[in-house]
Amino acid sequence: MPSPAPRRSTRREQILAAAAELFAQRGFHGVGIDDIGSAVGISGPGLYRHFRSKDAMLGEMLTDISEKLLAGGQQRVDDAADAASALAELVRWHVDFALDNRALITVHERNLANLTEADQRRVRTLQRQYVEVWVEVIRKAVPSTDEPTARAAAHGVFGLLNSTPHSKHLDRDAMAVLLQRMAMAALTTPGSLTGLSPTASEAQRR
Amino acid sequence: MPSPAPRRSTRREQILAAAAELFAQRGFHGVGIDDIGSAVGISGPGLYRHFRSKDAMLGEMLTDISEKLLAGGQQRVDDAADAASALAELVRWHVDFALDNRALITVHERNLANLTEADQRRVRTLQRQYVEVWVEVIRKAVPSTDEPTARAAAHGVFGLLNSTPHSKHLDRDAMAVLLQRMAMAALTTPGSLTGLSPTASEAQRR
DNA sequence: CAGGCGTGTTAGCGGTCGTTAACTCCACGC
DNA sequence: GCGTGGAGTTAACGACCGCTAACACGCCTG
Repeated sequence: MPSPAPRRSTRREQILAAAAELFAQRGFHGVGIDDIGSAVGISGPGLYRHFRSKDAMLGEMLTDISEKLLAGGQQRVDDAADAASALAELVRWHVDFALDNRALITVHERNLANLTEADQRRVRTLQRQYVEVWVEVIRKAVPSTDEPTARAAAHGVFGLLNSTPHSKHLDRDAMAVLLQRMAMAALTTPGSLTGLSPTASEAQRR
Repeated sequence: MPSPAPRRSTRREQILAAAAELFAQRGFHGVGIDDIGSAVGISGPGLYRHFRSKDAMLGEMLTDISEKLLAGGQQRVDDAADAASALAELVRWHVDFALDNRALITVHERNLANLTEADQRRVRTLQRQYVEVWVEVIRKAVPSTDEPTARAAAHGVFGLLNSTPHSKHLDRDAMAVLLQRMAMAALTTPGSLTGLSPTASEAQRR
C-alpha cells in the first residue's frame, strides 16, 4: 500500500471550494444546487451523495475556516518571543490566510446569517475566541489600550486585511507587504488607540 | 401653501431604509417582499405602489448611496487647502458616512452582484470615480506612491472604515476618532506605501 | 462471477417567492 | 355630493429551488 490514506476524500473539498467561490460572488441564496453541481462537473442532486444539505455545505466550510483561523493564530502567538513580535506574526498570519483563501474569507464575513442556528453558535464562538487572541496581543503590545478599543481596532484591521478580494492590482507578494505595513502602522502608531474611554462619559468630564 | 414641497415622498425613503436593514442582515435573496412590507407596516404586494420591482429597490438604494459618497468626497477635496488636509477630510467624510449609514454601507459592499446589469454598470462607474478621487489625493499627500499601490491602499482603508457595522463596543464619537486615527496612520506612516513596484519584477532584480 | 458500494443520472414533488389582477377605501378639488 | 387617484388589501399564477425517489453503472472483494 503506497498511500495508506489515499488523499482523504478529495471530492468534498473540491465541492466546497467551488461552492465557496460561488457563494462569495452571488451570496448563499443566489446560488442554486445545480450551479454548484455543474461547477464540479456533476449535475444537481449528485451533491447529496457528499453532503446532507445545502446548509451543511455552508456550515462545514464556515466552521472549517474558523477553526483554521483560530488554530493558526493561536500557534503564531504561542511561538512568539515577545508581545511586539506576536502582533507582527498575527498580522502576517491573517494576511497570508486572507490572500490564499479569498473566496472563503468573503463568505465567512458575509454569510454568517445564513447558517443553521447550531452552526451559527459554533462559528460565532470560534470567531469570538479569535478576536480574543487579537485583543490580548494588542493590549500587551500597545500598552494603555482599553479593551473595547482593542476589540474595535481588531475588527477594523480585519476589514483592512480582508479587503484583498476587491483589488487585484498588485501581485500577491506586494499586496502582502502592503497590508502588513498598513495594519502595523494603524495599530502601533503612538496615540492611535489611546484616550478613547469605553463610555466616553469619563472623557467629557475631564 | 405652507409647504410647497410637502416632505417629498417620505414613504419611498422609509421603505428603502427598512429594506436596507434587512438586506444587510440576510442578503438580497434572503429577504422576501413580505418581509420588507411588514417592516413598514403594510403587507406584501403593497410595495408595488412605490417601486416597480424588488430589483428596482436595490438599484435605487445603491445608486443613491454611490452618488452621495462620490459627491460628498469630491466636495471635501475641492474645499481643502492642501493635499494633506484633503486626505484628512476625505477620511473624515467616509468615516462619518459609514457610521451614519451602517446598513447601506454593508449592502453596498456585499450586494453589487445582485443588481440588474444596467444598474451594475452605473454603480460600478460611480464607485470607480470615488476610488479615483482617493487615489489622486493619496498620491499627492504621500509622494512617491505608485498608482496600483494607492489603489490597493484605498480599498484597504475602505475595508477598515466599513468595518464599523461589525462592532458596537464603542460609542459613535469614540469610534469615529479611532477609525480616523487608524486610517491616517495606515496611509501616512513613512514607508507604508512605498517600494512596492507594480509588477514586483523590478523589485526582485535589485 | 456474484454482490455490495460508491457515485452518478433523470423525474417529480412540495413549498416559496416575485409579480399581477381585481377590488376597497379614503381624502380632496370642483 | 361626486368623481378621481393614491394607497392598501387578498387571491392566485407561474417559475424556481431544495430535496427525495428510483434507477444505472463500474469497481473492488470474497
